[in-house]
Amino acid sequence: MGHDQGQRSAAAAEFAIPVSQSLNLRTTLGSGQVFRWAEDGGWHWGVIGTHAYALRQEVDSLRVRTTASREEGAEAILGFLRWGDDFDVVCWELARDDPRLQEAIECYPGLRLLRQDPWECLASFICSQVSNIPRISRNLQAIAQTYGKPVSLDSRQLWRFPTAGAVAQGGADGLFRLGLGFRARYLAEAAAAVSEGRLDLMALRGVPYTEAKESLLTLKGVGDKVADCALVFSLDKLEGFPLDRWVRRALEEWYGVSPKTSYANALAWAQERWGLRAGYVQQFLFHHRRLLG
DNA sequence: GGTGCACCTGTTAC
DNA sequence: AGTAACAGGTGCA
Repeated sequence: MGHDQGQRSAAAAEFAIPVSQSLNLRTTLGSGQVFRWAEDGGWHWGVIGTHAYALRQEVDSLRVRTTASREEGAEAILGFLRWGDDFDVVCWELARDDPRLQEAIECYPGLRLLRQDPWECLASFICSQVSNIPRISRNLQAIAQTYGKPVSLDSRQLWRFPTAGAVAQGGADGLFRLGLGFRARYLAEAAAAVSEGRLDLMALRGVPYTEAKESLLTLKGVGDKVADCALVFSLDKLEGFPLDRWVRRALEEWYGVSPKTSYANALAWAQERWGLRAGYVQQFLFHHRRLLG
């Protein structure tokens, strides 16, 4: 690790991981959980932690090229894809008594939740508010190229997401110049809180949902929805239920939930119904409803 | 606790 | 072409 500054093109490790449960990499990486992965020539390019990865889905395996060692790379990918979740059982249970959900699940087999780096995930969803996926991707890439470090894989240059400290140093002005608009001061504030240790994101993985959410909500610019995204997509709180326009529409149209139901009540309703699988349900509802237009 | 509005700035819809 | 509504929300009166 330490000596690799990512400036030069290190020899890539290549290996395959056998795939024995449902996985659709394209759907998963394109489902709006992450914003900096790109597909090119059948390979998905991205950064996990400090290393670059190219992933290609084959019939019964996942082919991997990475700047990491084989061991470190395999562990990072299996963590990222939540390989420990028995995804097929989750889907079977969800679809069993729910025709709507059964339909959504059948439309997108292999759509998995990811387990992201908490800081990049929080930053991503702070950027996401009242925005759209192309712009979010542009903003995050600009942040990575301005404050992050490059890492090369197979003569392709990718960018690590910068530390909270690096983002904090650039400040709100720096982020505003990158086109974040009113989100700039929110992200700068979050970066400061994280880099100064006022908010210990990693520690939130070991804390109950409600308590972890309270911590996130102390940040200006982080409300219920952004907090739930960080909780589900990076902090192992699968009972979270990010409620955005699309999911709200799905709840209204498919479950008769009144449009004026408060966030708190809709969340309680979803958690009552789906419990620790609420996060997975949200992802299927979001993806399905969004693609319907 | 709820309601209504402003907020940066690309896209998209007429 | 020009203009307005809208976009993975949130803070504040």
